[in-house]
Formats: sequence, C-alpha cells, structure tokens
Amino acid sequence: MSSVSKSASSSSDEDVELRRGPWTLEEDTLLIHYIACHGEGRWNLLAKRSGLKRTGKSCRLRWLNYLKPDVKRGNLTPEEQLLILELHSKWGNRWSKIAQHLPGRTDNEIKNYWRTRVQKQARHLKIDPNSAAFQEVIRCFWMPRLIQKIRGSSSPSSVILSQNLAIASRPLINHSSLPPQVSPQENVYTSETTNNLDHHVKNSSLEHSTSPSVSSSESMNISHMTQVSEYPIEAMGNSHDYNTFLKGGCYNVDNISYDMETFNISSVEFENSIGGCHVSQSNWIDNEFGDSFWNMDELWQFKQLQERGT
DNA sequence: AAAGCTGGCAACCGCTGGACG
DNA sequence: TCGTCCAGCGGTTGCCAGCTT
Repeated sequence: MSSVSKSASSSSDEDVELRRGPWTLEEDTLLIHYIACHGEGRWNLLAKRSGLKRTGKSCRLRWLNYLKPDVKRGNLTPEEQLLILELHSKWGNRWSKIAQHLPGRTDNEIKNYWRTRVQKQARHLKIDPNSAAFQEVIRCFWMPRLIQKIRGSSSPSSVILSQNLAIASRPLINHSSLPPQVSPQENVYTSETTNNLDHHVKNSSLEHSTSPSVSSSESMNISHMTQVSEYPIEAMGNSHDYNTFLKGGCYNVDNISYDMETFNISSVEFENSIGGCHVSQSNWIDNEFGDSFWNMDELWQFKQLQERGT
C-alpha cells in the first residue's frame, strides 16, 4: 500500500519521511483546507506548511487531477471522445493542450483514455497507433460513429455540441492518402442548417444567463462550446465572429473549402463510401463504445484496402 | 470458490523550460 | 551568462476491481 520513503533531496535540517502511494481521506482534507485558506500554487511551500508528508509535486497532482472542485468524474461522453480523437490527430500527445478543450477533464484522464481505449484498438489491428493509417481508421470509422451516437441523443445541447464537433472534425489528413474511391467531396460530414445551430447557440446562452437552475451538463456544454469555438475560428482564418462564421456556413482549411450545407453527420453515405466498404451499424451504438465498438472484419478489410492503395 | 488474468486509473518519475538572483 | 528552483508535461508503473477459467 502507501509507503514511506526518505526524501531523496532532503534538506540538512529536516530529513522528512515522505509518504507515497494512495492518498488518505485525512490527507485530502488537509490539502483542501490548506488550498481553501492559501490558494493554489507554490506547491513545495504548500507541502511543507500544510503538514502533509508529500512532495509538492504529489500535492499538485492530487489537487489538479482529483480534488479540484471542477474536475469531472465518470465516463467520457461521446462528444468528449470525439473531441479527443480530433484534437489528438491535430496535436498528437499534447495531453494538457487537449485537456484545455475539455472542461473538467484532466490531461491524465485523457492520456489514460487514449492509452487504454484507443491504443488498444490499434494493437488489435496491429497498426502503429501513431501511424497515418490508424489516424485514417479513426477518422473513417470511429469518428462517424461517435457523431452518429451524438446525433442519436435528443438533447438540444448535444445537438449543438455535435454540430460544433462536426466543424472540429474537419478532415485533417491529406486527401491523397485516402483510398482512391474517396474524393475530397465525399470525405465531408454534412450537417443540418447552420441557422439552426446559431439559434441553438443563442438560446443556450440565454438559458445560461437567465436560468439559475441550469444543469451542470448544460453549463459544461456551453462552456465547452466556447472553448471549442476557438478551433474552427482558428481554422477559418480571416473570420472574426463565430456566429458569422456559422451563418456563412463555410470555412477553409488547408486550402480546401468546406461548405457547411454539404456536411453529413448522419454519415451513412459517408461510411459506405469509404473504400467501397460497407460498415454495419450493428453493435457499436448499443455498447457504450466498449470492446465491440469496432467491426474488426471490416476494419481489416479497410486496412488492406489502404495497404493496396499505398 | 479460488486462482489467475486483464483493464482502468491514480500516482510517480524524469525531463524541460521559464523565472529569478 | 550561469546556476538554481519550481511548475508543468508526458511517459511509465503499480495497485486493484472485475472478469474469466
């Protein structure tokens, strides 16, 4: 269990016995209380003064990953999963940068999700998880399913979010790496009208500002949107206003123009078009993205098509 | 029922870069 | 400019609950 070790870099005056391993309730209480009184930061000082026999690093980690009030617990939502996949394809293992776009989620949590869930699929496919091939599998199989899952849920906030995510889920990979059957025009998601989205955005903002009983999930989604919005704005280059951007319904990435009116998140045609490979909608949607998320036979088929294409 | 195995997650470790003297 | 300290980051480890045999 938790062990005690001599401080490796102990000062001469106090050779403190440092605790390691799982935190106890008493330690948590002590840390929370200290931060409530003195605030975060200066972790080494905090560690010394709070009476905790922990390193400053350990205190910081415990606070940021577990004790901080806005840390969200529980499973990642499909929206969050989709965002992680998308942002990872853009930034790689920049966990803390990715975490900044998922309010309440820590870099540690995202990193664990990636290693335990996503990389597991890569292992099953015998693909290097950092390879372009695996990124393509994520984009062509996993993300459309997450989007479909999001659309399957009926709450307005998730509709808003899913549409934002559709924007965030713009193609990042070079189209030349797609199977030859897929043209850039086919490799897009289509969405419902962007005016609708704008309407939802405004309504949500209104709810947020006027309703004292706004749920934490709604609140999260709204703040989430605010943060996510940086992403498409960044992508659109010269547009100054997100809403204007949405109304305009068009943005440009990597010299490829995307017409929002042609996005199709329902993705049935999309997935059918990938490598001419039909993907059944069987079990993934009912399994909370568990192990049966992937149809392995079809993924193998896709993988082989990819290999032939290169 | 018990032993072994596996996956998920909390925590630790080592490195890096910025701030400051 | 150099050295030291510190916070933060990403990689890795190890514990443990749940599952399988």
